[in-house]
Amino acid sequence: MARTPVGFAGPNPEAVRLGKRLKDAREYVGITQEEAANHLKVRRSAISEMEAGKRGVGALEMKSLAVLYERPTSWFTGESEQLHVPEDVAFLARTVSDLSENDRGELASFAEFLRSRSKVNKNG
Amino acid sequence: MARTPVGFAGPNPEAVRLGKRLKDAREYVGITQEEAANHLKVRRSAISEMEAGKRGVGALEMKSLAVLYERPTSWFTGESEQLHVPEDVAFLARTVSDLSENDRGELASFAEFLRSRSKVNKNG
DNA sequence: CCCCGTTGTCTGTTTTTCAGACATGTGCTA
DNA sequence: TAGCACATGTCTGAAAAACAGACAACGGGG
Repeated sequence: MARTPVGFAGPNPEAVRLGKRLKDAREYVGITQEEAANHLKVRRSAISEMEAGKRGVGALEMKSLAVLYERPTSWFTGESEQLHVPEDVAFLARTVSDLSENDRGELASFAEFLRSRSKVNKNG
Repeated sequence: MARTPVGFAGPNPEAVRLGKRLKDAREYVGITQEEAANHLKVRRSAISEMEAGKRGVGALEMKSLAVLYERPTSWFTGESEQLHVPEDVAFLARTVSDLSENDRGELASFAEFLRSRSKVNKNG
C-alpha cells in the first residue's frame, strides 16, 4: 500500500474514514483487536494502525474482516448500495431470461456486434 | 501488502481470483491498463500485476476502481453471488451496459423479435 | 493504589511497491 | 510476409510500507 502520494505526510482522510468504520464494526460485534488480528493473520498493532488510518488495508483483508464483523464490504467503503441499472437494461435482462439458449446466443452475438461497432465509431 | 505467510512463494489463489475480476471488469468497460493506472495514480505495471494477482490491491484502490469500472466492490470480492443469474444472461446484461441508448433500443427490439418468434413456434 | 485486559506507538528488519525500462503479443496495413 | 502501433507482461535497483516485537498508556474492578 504505497497509495498515498509520495510527498504527502498528513493522514489520508479516506483511510481515516475507512479505519473508523472498521473500528466501529469491530466494537459492535464485541471483538478485540487481538482476535481480529488472529483472524487476519497479522499483528495486533496492524489492526490498531489500520483503524487509525495510519496503515493501508488490503482488499482481501477487508473482505475477511467483512466476514468477521458481519457486514458487506460496501459498508466499509461507504459505497451507495444502489445498483445504478437503467430501466432499459433491466428490461433487457428480464427479456433475455425468457429466451432459449439458442436465442440468447443470437442476441449475444448481436450485442457484441453493436459493441464493436460503437468502438469503431469512437476510434475513427 | 505482506498478507501472504512468510515462507510462501506461490501465488495467492484469492488474489488471483480478485485480479481476474478486476481485469474482466476493466475489459468490459473497454478501458486500457494505462487509463486505469491514471485513475488510480499508479504505474501501469501496477495494474498489470494486480490483475495477475502478483500484487496486493488496496481497499481504497478497489473502491476507486469500482467507480471507474462501474461495479460494486462486492462484485470484485465475490460477495454478491446472491443473484444466481445464468452466466450468459449476466454477460448480456453487462454487455448491454456498454451500449448507447440507441443500440440498446436496437437490441431490445431484436430481443422482442426473438421472444415473439419462439412464442409463434410454440403455438403453431 | 494495583492489577489486568485492551489499545496506542515506537524502532530495526523484512517485504512490497515504485519507477522506469525492456520484452512480448496482437492486430492492422502495405 | 514484414513493418508498425498499441496494449500488456516482466525485470531490477531504489524507495516506501508492513512486519515483528516490545513498551507505554488508558480504563475499569478489586
